[in-house]
Amino acid sequence: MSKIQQHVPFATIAVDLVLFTIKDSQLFARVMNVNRPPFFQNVTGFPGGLISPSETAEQSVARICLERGLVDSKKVHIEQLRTMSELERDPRSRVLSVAYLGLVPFEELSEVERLDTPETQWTLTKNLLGKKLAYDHTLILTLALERLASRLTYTTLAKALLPKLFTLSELEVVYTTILERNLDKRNFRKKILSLNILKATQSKKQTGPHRPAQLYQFKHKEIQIIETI
Amino acid sequence: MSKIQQHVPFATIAVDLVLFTIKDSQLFARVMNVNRPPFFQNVTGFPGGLISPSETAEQSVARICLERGLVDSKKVHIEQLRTMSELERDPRSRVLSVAYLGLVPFEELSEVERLDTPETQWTLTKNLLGKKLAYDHTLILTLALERLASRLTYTTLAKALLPKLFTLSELEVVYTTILERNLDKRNFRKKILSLNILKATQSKKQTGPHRPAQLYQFKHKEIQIIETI
DNA sequence: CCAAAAGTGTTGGCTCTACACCCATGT
DNA sequence: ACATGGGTGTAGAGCCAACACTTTTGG
Repeated sequence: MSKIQQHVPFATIAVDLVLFTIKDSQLFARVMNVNRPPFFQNVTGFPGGLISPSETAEQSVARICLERGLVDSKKVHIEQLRTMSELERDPRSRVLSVAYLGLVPFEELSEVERLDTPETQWTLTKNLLGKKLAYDHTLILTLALERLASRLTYTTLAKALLPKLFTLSELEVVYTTILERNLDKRNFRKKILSLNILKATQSKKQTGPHRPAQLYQFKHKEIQIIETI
Repeated sequence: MSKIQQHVPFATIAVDLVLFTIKDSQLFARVMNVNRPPFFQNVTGFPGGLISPSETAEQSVARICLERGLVDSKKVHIEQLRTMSELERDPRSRVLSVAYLGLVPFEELSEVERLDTPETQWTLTKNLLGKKLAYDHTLILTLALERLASRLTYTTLAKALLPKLFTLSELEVVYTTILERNLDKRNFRKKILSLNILKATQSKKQTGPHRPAQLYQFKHKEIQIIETI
């Protein structure tokens, strides 16, 4: 309770996090149950919370990832989306929220982090779009999806959704899943390799009754601007 | 003084505005003198202020434009840049700031709005880059310039820096000024016209001892996504 | 030997770039 | 008549999209 008290002076600023991952060629987001009667009763929403006076907005997102048991924040790539400041976005009181886009490779999640619990679940993004969400979270989701698709085409953002080593087919799945269109396999490989952002490794990945795939990694640790998919 | 009191409950959230215009093929920003001893004594910074509890961040920017006598906010195109939340960005107390990018056509400014006063001036952007600015305004300026150049290449953002009717040469100046490189006149015209976003008007513009130029306007009122300059 | 995904080249069309001169006007 | 910016076309290079078969492996 003393922790909550500590937050009160800053009660007007929150963060919200749209955390995406890709599993089985489908885009999932981590959602929570929001229970704030009388306005929101068991409604779906994104994880979030108040910024404390002693942390930046980015640190606040990291803390919330930890406190809610969502995911170890070191695994997550986070970027700011937009600050939402509509007067009535929270019907109880005036709350501004800095919305964040988060990406995590499903392969790097621990057993626990992959699990759905009564409080929080991995949900198919397309199922969220048809649903009423808490606060202005439908708008935030739309912004997140637009930003994700857009940044994917001119940065190496795909890195944040893949394990350290990955095959070109896995990389292609990231693109086809998010851009929602099929890409020509040969053209995709030529294009990606010509960008000179990947390094072939010694290892191969054997996943079924077929030829094993070459494993690659990104040359640079940071996400870079490229031209262009 | 009662107005300031009214702001206190929201003292932790401010807005800052980087307002650009183009004049004589050069990019200018509207700056103010910041006087907050002991930390900032007569330092240059961007206009800003606290968000009031009864307004959105966007409305706050519009109000500040008005109150500071910067510009009639109806003429300005405004987009959110990023929310700055570093703990020490304001050395006096914890202040988060939602930074905005604003664009206004110099031609549409009134006489008064064009004027420099002791409080506020139009300053060449390149002169600001070498200078120490208040708060984290150097970072905000860098973000604003990056965003401006980037959005110029895939949207019709140039519209926000031009009068309703303009010549293709004037449009080209917007691009060359912001992108800081020369464009081939013939290729530029072919490209722009092929995008089918402009409408030739009946009017011409006569500006000197040479052939008058055709005046164009944008077909759509809103700024759109295009592919690509 | 069958099923399944990995891996690989070529061609035609389109787009982009580079480049130089005539036009309409005011002085 | 001259100085000034407005306005226009073409050719070569490079890039992109469309397309199908062989390879390697496990079962």
